[in-house]
Amino acid sequence: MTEPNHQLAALQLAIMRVLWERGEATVADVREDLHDERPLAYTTIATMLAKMERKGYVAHRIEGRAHIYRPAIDQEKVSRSMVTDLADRLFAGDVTQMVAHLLDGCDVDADELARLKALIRAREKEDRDAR
Amino acid sequence: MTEPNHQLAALQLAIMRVLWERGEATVADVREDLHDERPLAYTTIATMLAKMERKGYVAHRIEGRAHIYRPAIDQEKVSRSMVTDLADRLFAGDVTQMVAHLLDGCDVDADELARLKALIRAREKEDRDAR
DNA sequence: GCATGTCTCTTACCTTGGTAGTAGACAGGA
DNA sequence: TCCTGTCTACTACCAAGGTAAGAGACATGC
Repeated sequence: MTEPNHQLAALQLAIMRVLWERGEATVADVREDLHDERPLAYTTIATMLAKMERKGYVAHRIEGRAHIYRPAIDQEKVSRSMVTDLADRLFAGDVTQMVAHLLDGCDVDADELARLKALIRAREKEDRDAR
Repeated sequence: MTEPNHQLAALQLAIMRVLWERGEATVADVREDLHDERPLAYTTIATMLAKMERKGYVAHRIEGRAHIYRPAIDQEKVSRSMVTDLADRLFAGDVTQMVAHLLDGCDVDADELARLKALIRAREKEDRDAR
């Protein structure tokens, strides 16, 4: 069960986020969505998408003259592999330490904390049932 | 309070880990420690350390002919900025989602879960006291 | 005194991410 | 018909990470 270990760089991830969210998008769509956080030339996005297609991250179909891109990798899988990879590299897989840093570095409100507790309880229950 | 945002790449992190663990190390030391996971030429490590020194990640003193390197950045700070940066890029800062993936991707035993709960409770208490 | 091994220094090279210009195809309006 | 705007394709370029060979300094054992 060795999933491919996808490590996407910053811009690539940003582009993937747009695709994941929209399902499908043209170059112009992606560009528009990224424009506020990262204003880039049209061709920059196009080039990047082409590179990403070569690596199997995205795929496209053609409609008229336009290429319509869609994600070819699963958001869940990418997230998981990036997160666990970082946990490995940074804390030798020690999840507690990783969470500690998360709580420390981000602003987490009471609401978030409640949700986290629920998450852990759910996991505990799952483990109990599984055994 | 804008800490510098350190983003270390794979090899650089591996080298830093050795330095953080040993406190000080020569090129040969680092090479030896990394050898199993990543067998590299002596000069590769040396070059990398030089590059990292230019960026302020490490520093060295000289003993005889040998350079003895030590970390010049704090492990805590690096961990924090890398973790929160990933959370931002991947989940737009949504810590809950990030933790969910951690729990999902790694094997977490009951012991870990207990520690996580303790962590969250501590954080809640901290928040209550602070307000 | 010389060979050997150990260091650093300098230089080079490749790959990937990121950014973008230019050219060429082509649809639609004036 | 021609202009204008919108697309893709191709090419280029820079920075950084990563990898390493080659040269030269220098102890040290024989």
